[in-house]
Amino acid sequence: MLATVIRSEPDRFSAAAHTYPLAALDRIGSVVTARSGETLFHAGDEARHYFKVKTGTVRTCKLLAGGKRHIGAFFLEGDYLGLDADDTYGCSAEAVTDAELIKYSRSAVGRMVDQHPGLRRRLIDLVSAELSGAQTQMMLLGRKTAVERLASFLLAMAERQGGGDHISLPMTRTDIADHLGLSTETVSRTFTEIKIKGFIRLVGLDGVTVRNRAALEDLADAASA
Amino acid sequence: MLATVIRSEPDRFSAAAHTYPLAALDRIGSVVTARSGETLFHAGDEARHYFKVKTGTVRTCKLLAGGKRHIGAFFLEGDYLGLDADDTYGCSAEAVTDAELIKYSRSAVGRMVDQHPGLRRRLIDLVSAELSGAQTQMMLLGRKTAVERLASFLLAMAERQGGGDHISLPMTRTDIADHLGLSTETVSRTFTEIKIKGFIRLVGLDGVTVRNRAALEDLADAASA
DNA sequence: CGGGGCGTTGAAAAGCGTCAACCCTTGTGG
DNA sequence: CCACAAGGGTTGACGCTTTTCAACGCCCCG
Repeated sequence: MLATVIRSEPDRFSAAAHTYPLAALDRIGSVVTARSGETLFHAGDEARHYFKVKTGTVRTCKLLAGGKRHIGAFFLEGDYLGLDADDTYGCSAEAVTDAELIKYSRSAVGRMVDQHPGLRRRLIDLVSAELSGAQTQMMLLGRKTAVERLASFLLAMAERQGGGDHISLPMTRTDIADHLGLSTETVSRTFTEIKIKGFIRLVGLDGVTVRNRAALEDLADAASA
Repeated sequence: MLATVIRSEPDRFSAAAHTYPLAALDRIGSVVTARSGETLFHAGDEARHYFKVKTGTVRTCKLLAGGKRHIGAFFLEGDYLGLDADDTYGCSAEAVTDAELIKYSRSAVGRMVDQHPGLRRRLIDLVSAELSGAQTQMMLLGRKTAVERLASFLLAMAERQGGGDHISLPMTRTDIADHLGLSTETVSRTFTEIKIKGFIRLVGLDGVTVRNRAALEDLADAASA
């Protein structure tokens, strides 16, 4: 729902004749690996590649003069990144965990897309979907309270991880804070608050179990007013 | 800089051989008009068209359950909208002023793009640029203070209106507030604050003159910390 | 002349950030 | 095997920015 959810094959079912499987791109891709914390590319670097996450988690971030950081999105298995960028990347990309990615040369993708109109559509859909996610995230950042933000985030992560009740959160509280426009302390307090209400259970360091999805959805959709 | 600035011809100079003028699309477009406040399309409507603003100003907005509103972007002359949207529009679009737009059928654009690879690149650039703007706006919403937000907004508007010192603001304070994630009162107070510092002058209801651009840029880039 | 929308200003309240202390886990080296 | 340090997470107290509620002024238009 929230945030830049770009799956590798967003529509197993709508793959009509006019489309062309994105997986076909893999032929022109090569695998790269990154250790946790490593930078894949910096904001401002010349944008020569697209990437797809094969395993692990990646974040894109921007820095402000005052040292403040914002994480635009987290990229999980199957998500594409580097789609923004005219000629240079707009955000840095860093591995949240050890990760494997598939790297595609932009020029090769361009040539391939020219040959396969269906692929063009898929690529545009991919960017459009990411834009749509960015708009949802803007709404979250501009108008939601801390509880609403965290509830939205958890539901989105649950959705992206298959829709089950168990959520894995490979990123730190600080990462979550920088993604939701909050401080780590507020993120932590808000986790506790939702936990005390009985809506979630914290499992170890990076696990969350949803115990009352409906209640969480109410929180996410802004009960204020 | 900030926010979804999509010009009709973003690169008069880089129009190399591999590109194809976006203006060529106008052949397949038809003109529509909208009165101030009128809705062009609703969030969730089936997305059948792209639009380009010919005259006037348009806003895209999303609503939250609590009645809270967020304006994703303002579209000025030459800007394209409707680029997000898989099959349905993600945001509603409303005329801020009386406006004329050019409406392009998405399917016709698709066919035309298939015939002209250069046009494909331009279209992808357009969406990528909007995505890049959205990321800048997320940074603003997540991490900037009221003064930083308004200064960033004014500078971006100045840039989009030719880079001169006079800015026209056709939208209301409430619109600006909903775009910057603030209340109208805070927007108003912040205008006053910047005005008292001598960085801008308010001209009538919808005009602003920049009197000290460097100072405004310092404010925008987060002097905090 | 009156009403309504928009903008500004003030005072009080709330939400969140900041500073600080503390806990827990992990990994390292004696 | 244990001690210790470092990083991440939680919690508390306090303060600041922004919101909220309210009143008022302005301008346009009926």
